[in-house]
Amino acid sequence: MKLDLILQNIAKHIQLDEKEIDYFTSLLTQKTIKRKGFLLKEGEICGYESFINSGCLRTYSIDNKGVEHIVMFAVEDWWTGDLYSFLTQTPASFTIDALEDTEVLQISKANLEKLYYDVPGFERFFRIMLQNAFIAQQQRINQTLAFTAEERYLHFIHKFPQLEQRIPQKQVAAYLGITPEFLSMLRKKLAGR
Amino acid sequence: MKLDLILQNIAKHIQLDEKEIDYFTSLLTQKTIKRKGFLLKEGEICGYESFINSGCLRTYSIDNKGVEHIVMFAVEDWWTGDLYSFLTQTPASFTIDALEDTEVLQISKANLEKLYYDVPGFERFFRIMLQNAFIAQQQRINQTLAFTAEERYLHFIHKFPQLEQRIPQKQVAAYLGITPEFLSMLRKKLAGR
DNA sequence: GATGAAAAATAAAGTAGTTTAAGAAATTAT
DNA sequence: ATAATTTCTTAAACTACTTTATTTTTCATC
Repeated sequence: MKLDLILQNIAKHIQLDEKEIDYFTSLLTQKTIKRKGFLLKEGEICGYESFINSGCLRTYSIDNKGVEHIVMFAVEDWWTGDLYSFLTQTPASFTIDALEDTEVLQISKANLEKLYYDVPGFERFFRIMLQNAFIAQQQRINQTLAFTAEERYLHFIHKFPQLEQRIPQKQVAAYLGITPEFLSMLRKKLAGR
Repeated sequence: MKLDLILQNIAKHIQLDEKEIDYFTSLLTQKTIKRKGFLLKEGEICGYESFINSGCLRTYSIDNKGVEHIVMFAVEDWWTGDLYSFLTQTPASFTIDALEDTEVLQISKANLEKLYYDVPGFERFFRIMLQNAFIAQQQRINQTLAFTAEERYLHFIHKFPQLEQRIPQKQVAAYLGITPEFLSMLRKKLAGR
């Protein structure tokens, strides 16, 4: 099991002794998702929060016209899952699938609750993870309200320079909230400068 | 100091003894903001997270044309603040002001850190608060991506039925990401049904 | 209760982004 | 390598929403 990334990330925020690390590790299960494979489908109950070792996942909804809308990307060193479905054990409203072959470490709800109880430091760790996620989302909401599609695209490639090379452009469009056709047009316009 | 609301909210998630409640209380300061008064201005450093006892605050940005974009409303029983500015002690990118006379209880960064240290149960409380906030924001992001302005407006009045009566329509428009003129048009269209 | 200021309504003209459709390019599978 | 599928590009017609300007209504304050 490849634990380096997640343990490094944890070590940035809380201090654990070897026993606690081993205990945490014992609560995780590993999963591999092939490209285009699913981590979670809308309507299913989200059994796990997943930490990403490698690859790229996207969380999205599908509207009544069949169009996909990407709420978030998750890449190495980050976590994902339908948190509402996970916490309430109700059907998920988002689907999560893989844009690349992806390897995750998962923790179930029961095990996460045990972990909070047995190693309270993890309350702190997840509190900090959630703070970061909250801030990132708040900035994203502001982006969608205050900026044009062109500005949002420029901000995207600036903020996630590596990601644009790794995923199809239509996924970037689905994240920006525009059509692939319009993104193509924007790129053409921006290239001629 | 009116503590009912916040203490009730805390009691839903963690158990505190009287001593801990008193200690928590001792770390809070009360503040009253008149309607149109400011809790925080863009560029200032956010010194406090605020729990709302009564009233209504809005967190917004102002674009280069002077247009306001509302990232969130905060009403009774909720909290607000520019979390990024608060955590990093760097200039805020959002402004927070009052749409009604508002009463808040505030905690400073130093006191919150003390609180986490002295009463670890608060790690859990804030973790849960952040989970709820994260979920609400994720749903909001999905709304703005997947729905038209009309659908978003209908969802808004359904989800916050009381709020529409309390605040000017132009603030609802700034939250939905449309102009007040277009919201007015939508309302006229919807009324004639 | 009058007065001034802010908010809401209306309408016409304009634009950012969508839709549709068809072909070219790139990627994946055989 | 070739075929099949998916992705990207281009362009014209279209629409959801904006902009600008004017009028009416509501609200706060003296």
